[in-house]
Amino acid sequence: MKASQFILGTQRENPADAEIISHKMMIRAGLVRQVSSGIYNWLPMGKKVLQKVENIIRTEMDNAGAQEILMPMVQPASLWEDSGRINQYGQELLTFSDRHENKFCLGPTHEEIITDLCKNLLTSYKQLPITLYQIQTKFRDEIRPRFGVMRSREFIMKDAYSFDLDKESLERSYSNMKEAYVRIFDSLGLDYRVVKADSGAIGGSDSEEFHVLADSGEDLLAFSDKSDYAINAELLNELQEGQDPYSLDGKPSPDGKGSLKLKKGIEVGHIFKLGKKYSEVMNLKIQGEDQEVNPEMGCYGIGASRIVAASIEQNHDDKGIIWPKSLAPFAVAIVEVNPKKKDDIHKKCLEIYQLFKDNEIEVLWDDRDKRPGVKFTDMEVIGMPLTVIIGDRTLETGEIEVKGRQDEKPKLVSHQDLISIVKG
RNA sequence: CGGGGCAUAGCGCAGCCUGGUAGCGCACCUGCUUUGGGAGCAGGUGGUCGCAGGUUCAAAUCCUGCUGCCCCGACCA
Repeated sequence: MKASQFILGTQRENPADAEIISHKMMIRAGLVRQVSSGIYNWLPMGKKVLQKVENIIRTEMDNAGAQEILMPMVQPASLWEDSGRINQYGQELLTFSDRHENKFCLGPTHEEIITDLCKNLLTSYKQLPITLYQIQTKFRDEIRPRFGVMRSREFIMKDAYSFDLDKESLERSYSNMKEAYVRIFDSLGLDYRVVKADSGAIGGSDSEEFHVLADSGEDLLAFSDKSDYAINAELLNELQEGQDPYSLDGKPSPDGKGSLKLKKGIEVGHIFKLGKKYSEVMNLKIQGEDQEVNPEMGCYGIGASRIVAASIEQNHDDKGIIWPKSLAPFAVAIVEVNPKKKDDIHKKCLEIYQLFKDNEIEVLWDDRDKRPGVKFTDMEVIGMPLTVIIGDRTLETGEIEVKGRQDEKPKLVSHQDLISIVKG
């Protein structure tokens, strides 16, 4: 892709209404633009990153044997009456009527729809265990949206739902998903933790959250320094009646091993053992060997759009975003420096650009008629992992300047090593 | 929903107190000179001053109402 034809949308100044780093960076790097409170446009650069996140999730879901589907964003309110959640969910559920005065809502989650779907999709225990998932837009009418796409009203989520004949099988499906989650967050290159959590409005017996560690996180997590005990401090607080959660720092761990350490986290994933909560109330029955049973369900969410912001919270400097390799919108940039000095500069760029494309490397060639400094700063705020610099200085030497996002100065590499360096 | 703040060009802001019909920087367009870290000069495009009503000869400016956005709190995958 040539930068002259790409809608970069970078901005020099921080937006006045952004508070946290990731929000500022996402605006300045041209990833998103706000439409309304908690509602965003994703620009080409942001969409590329979002797609990377989605594809990592998709790959691991498929590897784990889950099957991708797509459910509607608009859901009949009657299903929410069936599950009894229409009142429990409250005003966060955005409802409206169609021209026939039928009530609908914008889906904040899909337990009702999937359970309803499975009532006629699943007919025999021989189809179990099964896990279905989707990557889709959710809408939750947050009381106070904030921090850019971090707490938005409309967001992209992967949600998966498992169906099992009995509790033992649910345990296997659940840990299968948990392992997939570990692979996903490893691939995303994030520093994260898994903690025990409150199952909240989704319900069920047991749940665990995946948190990206960051000081700007809205959740407080408690860890034992001697064991792998880890819990959302909210939950701990309930156990130990109304005390300031920060006062727990250094207290003995509830599991009796070591003492508690506190860290802030951004919740990016949440997995639940739902049990029969929805299958019973919505009367989902599957023919078993001898009798009909309500299947044991699990559900598994990952906030795809939130991960983009969380990654930036964790990986940035004062110049801009620092993408892990797996999320970078492009693998490498070519900065063309003062091509008017010599015709060969542009020719060299074209040659290297073609070389990258032939090797299926995602490349952004900054061929804009701009001064070098503008191009360098833009590539930095965008978080380009590598930048190849082509100018008259090194044109004759046969060597090529390559600068890593966090390097002070470019390194000289030989032409034939270029591909392996970018791929490595 | 309670408390606080803001709303003027794509972005960041001044002007408002003390009414006279809108300005600065960046961005954008044209030309020339420049060019290895956000260039200079010259010219130019772009604004229902959030909306509605009121006061006034005259409102971005004063008054009233409304809306939107941001922050703190309660809430939340």
